[in-house]
Amino acid sequence: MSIDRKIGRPPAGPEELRRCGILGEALKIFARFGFRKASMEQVAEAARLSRQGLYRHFPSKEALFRDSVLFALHTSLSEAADILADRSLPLPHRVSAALDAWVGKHIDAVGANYPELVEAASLHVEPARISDFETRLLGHLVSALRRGGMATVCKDRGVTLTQLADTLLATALGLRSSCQTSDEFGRRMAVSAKVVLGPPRVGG
Amino acid sequence: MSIDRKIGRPPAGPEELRRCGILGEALKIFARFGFRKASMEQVAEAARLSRQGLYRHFPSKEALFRDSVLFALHTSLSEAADILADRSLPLPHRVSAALDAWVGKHIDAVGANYPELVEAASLHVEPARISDFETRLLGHLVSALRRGGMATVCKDRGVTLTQLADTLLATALGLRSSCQTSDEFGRRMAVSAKVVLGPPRVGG
DNA sequence: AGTTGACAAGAATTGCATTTTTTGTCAACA
DNA sequence: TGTTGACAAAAAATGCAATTCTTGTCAACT
Repeated sequence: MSIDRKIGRPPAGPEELRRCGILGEALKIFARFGFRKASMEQVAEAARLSRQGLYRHFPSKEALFRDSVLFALHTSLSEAADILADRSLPLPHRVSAALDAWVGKHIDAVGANYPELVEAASLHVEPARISDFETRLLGHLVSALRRGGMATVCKDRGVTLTQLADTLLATALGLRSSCQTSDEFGRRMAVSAKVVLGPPRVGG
Repeated sequence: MSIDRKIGRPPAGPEELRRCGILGEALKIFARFGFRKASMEQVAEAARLSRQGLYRHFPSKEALFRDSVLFALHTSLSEAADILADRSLPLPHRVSAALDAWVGKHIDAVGANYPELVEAASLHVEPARISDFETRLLGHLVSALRRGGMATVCKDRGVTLTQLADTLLATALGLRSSCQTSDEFGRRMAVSAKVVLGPPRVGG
């Protein structure tokens, strides 16, 4: 649950919690105003800090943004992975909830800033690090689908588990662009998961 | 194959063909440069016409754009409908080819102008007319799925044919946003169709 | 670890004037 | 149906100066 050392930091201590608190606030500000229009002042205020205090934690706006994006990816991935691993829920529920955590949850906060944020992210965050998160999400998806008995279904349909996971992710991306709210996304994603995976089966 | 009277014009004559020729050229120009940066001069040149000659066919740039969009929607819908109706092909092939006609084919030409064009379309074309085309596409999709024997599959999965069609369309939208070329879209859409519909069956 | 105040350099915004391009409509003509 | 040439009005692009905002970094202090 604590920030990975994958991101390159020591095990969680009190300063680490503070850092994450700041990143969470930064994320809200960046989501609401976009990268350019968000100011260090706004982030500092939201994190109950002076602007100069914020610079004690992050050396520049770019670094703050980069770490915010990685934090968001990490958080969403963790949440999605946890959901996918929870075998007490039927598979289609897990899949739609996981994709909701991965894309749906951000729709409301990000709104129209989405293009600018994607642009800024691809500009200020090493693309390989972003695609690494996507790869890992697909890995968790594939594992859950396999454990959920989808291997036989895939065999019936003549496709691989990876192709099934790719399709589910593509569907989620499509729904994001055609849904106005996170709520609408959640409902439609649940339907699409059932369409692709079949009805919820107990122990599935 | 000729332009419908749905769009509000008399049966196809020579002038109608000329009109469609112009609309086809206009479409290419709008796709390549976007609505604002495309000029009547450019369209006229592409259609081998003087600018003033172009105004004999379309009273304004806005009208030209509107009719171009409707023409594109009409053409794509006709093509998709024709493909979906061709029972000599297996259902998944028909579905992926139809969605390719509906969204994939435009990826290369439109490229980065997509947001501006969508904006302009929603601004200059009555939204109801656009969504009407989408509704009709979904109708054709549902019909093809039903005739292809997907009703029993849907019953197995506990979903409706409409939900299946919605999901396929959402997947196509998702692939468009994550594919760089029409070609890549076509390949991945074919895979996703197999994922959702199962393997091609003869007579399916 | 944090505060405040101050500061230079850079970025973004604003306002305004200028120039160029484009639109839409003429008339004269084939 | 089409052409050309011409035209006013609107729109878009360009340039520039003034100004305001923001970043990043001080030092001094708690």
